Amino acid sequence: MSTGKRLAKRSIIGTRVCAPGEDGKFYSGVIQAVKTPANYVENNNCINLTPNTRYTVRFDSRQGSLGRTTAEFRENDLIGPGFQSVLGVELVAGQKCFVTHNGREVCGEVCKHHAETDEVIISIQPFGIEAPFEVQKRLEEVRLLESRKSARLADQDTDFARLADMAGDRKRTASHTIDVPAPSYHNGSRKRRPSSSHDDNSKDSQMDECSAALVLMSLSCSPHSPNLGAFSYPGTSPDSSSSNSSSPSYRSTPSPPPIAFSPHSTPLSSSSNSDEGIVMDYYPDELPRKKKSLTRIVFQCTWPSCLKITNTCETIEAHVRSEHLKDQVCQDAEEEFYYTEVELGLTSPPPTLSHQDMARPFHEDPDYQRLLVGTMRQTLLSQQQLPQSPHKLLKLSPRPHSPKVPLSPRRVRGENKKCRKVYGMEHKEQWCTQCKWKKACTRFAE
DNA sequence: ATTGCCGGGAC
DNA sequence: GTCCCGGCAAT
Repeated sequence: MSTGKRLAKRSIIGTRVCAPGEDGKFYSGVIQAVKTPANYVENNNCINLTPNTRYTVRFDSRQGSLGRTTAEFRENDLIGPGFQSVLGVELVAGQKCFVTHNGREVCGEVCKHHAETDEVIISIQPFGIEAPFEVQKRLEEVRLLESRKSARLADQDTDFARLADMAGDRKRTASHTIDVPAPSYHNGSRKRRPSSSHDDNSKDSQMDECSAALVLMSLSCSPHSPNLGAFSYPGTSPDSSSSNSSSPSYRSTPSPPPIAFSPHSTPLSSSSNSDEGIVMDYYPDELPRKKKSLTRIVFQCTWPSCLKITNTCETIEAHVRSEHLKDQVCQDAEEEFYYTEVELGLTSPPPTLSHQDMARPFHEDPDYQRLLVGTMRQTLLSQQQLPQSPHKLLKLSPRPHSPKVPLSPRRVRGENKKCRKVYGMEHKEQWCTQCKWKKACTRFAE
């Protein structure tokens, strides 16, 4: 035990993992203690990852763990960030798991895992609907840990409370997932000498339990992060400007259905088969530039193949609720996840595909998205002072002909998952080539 | 301080 | 073309 000893800076206590139960299924829990063999006690490097390290896992009681509430495991037994990935295991029938289905995370049970192909048949029991259905997913799409919930639900989640509480006086926790490069990479180095600034000590990182948990949550699944649905601005609705916004400016949502962000009935052949949403990067300095444009915000339903547009968010919420969510048990105002704000001023044709990223649909063009967000935001910011005049709607065109606008300045730091985060340094071999080369990640690319 | 990744060099 | 990495920008 680590009694009295200073905990390694990158202690993993508090990390959520899955550990095998006696029935072969994995159950989720939290690392409660780490026991390091004597000769590793003076472990001042970052992690206690030795083959002999034992991890005490406290199972989430609710998920049942065959009577045990805690048990000890070796590193190799555990699945989770910093430990094994699902890729190495064979899931047994009945294994509880999480997958992204229709853009949102759902909980299911493994029916069959075809080890040869690593395809997994998962039975999903939709909440409030009787018949479970089965989906086939690839093993790497299957998660044993729940990734995240709507912010609203997350608030009620006791896991965090537990994390924090268990950490007690320990201030550091960790997340393996964010491990910083181990200084092992110059073994077969091709060229350049390692810079002297490459100091091992620079590896220390600290996180408190909450951030660690947040990171964990956002890492494992997050469909591509802040999608349009996740953007919500205070007082967005013209007629609710006085209601002083209870909505946070950023909300991590369960992924909404593939966003059909088509300001115009654009062909949106569902951007991809993955759970990737639209990335909203933008340039803050575009705000002043476009400050004067007059546009108007409407609210568009993002339910697949529904293009309903309304003027107020109340209306669109009502629409979503009554039209799309009526069959579902949705106590938590999920309709918010199914609409997005659209700036009518953008209804002119999308930017041309004449350059850059020819491969991707225009609506995934980061530049275009930047514009969307930039203009959405600035509009919202200025909405109070500006009259809404439909006559000027077309003033703003996505690609002003001014050649001054840098079309592709340095790529905005992506908010997506990154191989480094997802696989960690331990599994660098699983990184996409680009990540290995310190290039822009392509696996979780926008 | 850390991370993402561009730009450019070495092969 | 692949691979690597210094160094900058964003966080």
